[in-house]
Amino acid sequence: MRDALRGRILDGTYRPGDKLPRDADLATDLGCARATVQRAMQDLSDSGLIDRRRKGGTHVRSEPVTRAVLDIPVIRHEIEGGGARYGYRLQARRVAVCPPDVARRMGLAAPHRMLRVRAVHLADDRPYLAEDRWVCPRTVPGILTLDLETHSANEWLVRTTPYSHGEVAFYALGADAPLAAALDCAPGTALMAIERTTWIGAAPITSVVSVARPGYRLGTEI
Amino acid sequence: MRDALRGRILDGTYRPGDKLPRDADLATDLGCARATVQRAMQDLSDSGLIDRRRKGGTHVRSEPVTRAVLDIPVIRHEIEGGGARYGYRLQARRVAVCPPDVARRMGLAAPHRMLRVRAVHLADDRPYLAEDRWVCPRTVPGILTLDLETHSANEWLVRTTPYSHGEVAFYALGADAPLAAALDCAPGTALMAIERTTWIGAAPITSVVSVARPGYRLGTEI
DNA sequence: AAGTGGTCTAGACCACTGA
DNA sequence: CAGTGGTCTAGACCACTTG
Repeated sequence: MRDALRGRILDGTYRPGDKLPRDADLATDLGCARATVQRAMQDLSDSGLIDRRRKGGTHVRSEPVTRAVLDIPVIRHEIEGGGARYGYRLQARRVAVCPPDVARRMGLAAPHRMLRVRAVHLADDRPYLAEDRWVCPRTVPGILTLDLETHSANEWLVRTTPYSHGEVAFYALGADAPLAAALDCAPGTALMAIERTTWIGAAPITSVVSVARPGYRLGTEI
Repeated sequence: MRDALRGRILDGTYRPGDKLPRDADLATDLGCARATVQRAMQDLSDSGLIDRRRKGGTHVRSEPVTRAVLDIPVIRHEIEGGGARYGYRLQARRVAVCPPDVARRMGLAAPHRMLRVRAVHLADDRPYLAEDRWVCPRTVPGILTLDLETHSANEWLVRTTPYSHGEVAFYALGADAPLAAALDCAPGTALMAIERTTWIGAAPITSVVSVARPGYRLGTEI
């Protein structure tokens, strides 16, 4: 039923920009309940094919987008899932005032004392991902007493600190000297960076830039 | 109601790995209808927080993932949405047998004659994105007679050729000489590449590698 | 084979928002 | 303020999958 509706849009019955009948009418046409149409429409809306607005009605998107859902697993699981042995090396841990760009990412008006953690995740003893993380101890006091030699901040946070929302960005980055050393590659090598910042309510939790080893790909089906 | 349920999982009532009561019981507990629980659970499942299996029940994911939904707009809209003037330059168009890696991406057993199109998209006359595209004329014959000087293959395809599924991948890439020339940057500059392949049913439509200008970021909220 | 989630119906009310 | 989508209920049946 839902698939029938989806087909009706994809097969060209309705064209980009077209307005669709209201749910109730579509339900009558198709001989099904309104809730069914509603659910089908919700799906299509989630996939980015249509736009729905109360009172405005439902329209086929005239500017279609490719919507990709990316799963970014906990790094240990990604490495072990690839059949490699996971390792972790703490490189630096210190409390410091964060630079302005980190404060901006976190939505703070002014720089702030935070815990900075730099670490490298290893797959079969070879560098896989270098992370440079700032954690806000005002939001997550427990991080200050955690033994970061043995516990990855990454995993401790996901296990203990739920977040309400966050931002993710992907970009390419040329390896500078410290990154090249951490990832065991030539300076200037093109690397993929994932930047993530999370909050619980209005309180920032952490902001991290993770840089993957050369050749890393992030992929999914659409 | 849905939010109440979501809260119940996020607030630590249920822990990673825990099994949740069946929908019907939760509905009784919360004093709501089973359909409501079902919808809430569906949401949580979509966000990657829980795993649901018929007969197996519902579990809080023990290996949480960060699930990011990325919208990749049609490039012209992205450029115009940024307030810049859109431009397009065709660089090459020829029919040729595709290399083995392109055939592999498309799921073809053997290389195949296809149309190759290389083009650059411009924002305010400056290079924004370079695309190297292979189109399968067996699936999309119309592409052979299209005037690619004036029409971007990108837009023509999204307007005329629906796809049933596809694959997308992101990775970093150092600029080789032709790319550096196309994007007006130094050779070796780290660039972000988006590789996309689409099919209609079992028939491959197109496979494209798009490389964005230096500094390009792809971001979203989670 | 039984237990669980997935989908559907028919009906109601609510919430947002565009004319 | 009226029209549309969003959410909810109470009940039914189906489909998958695991023990």
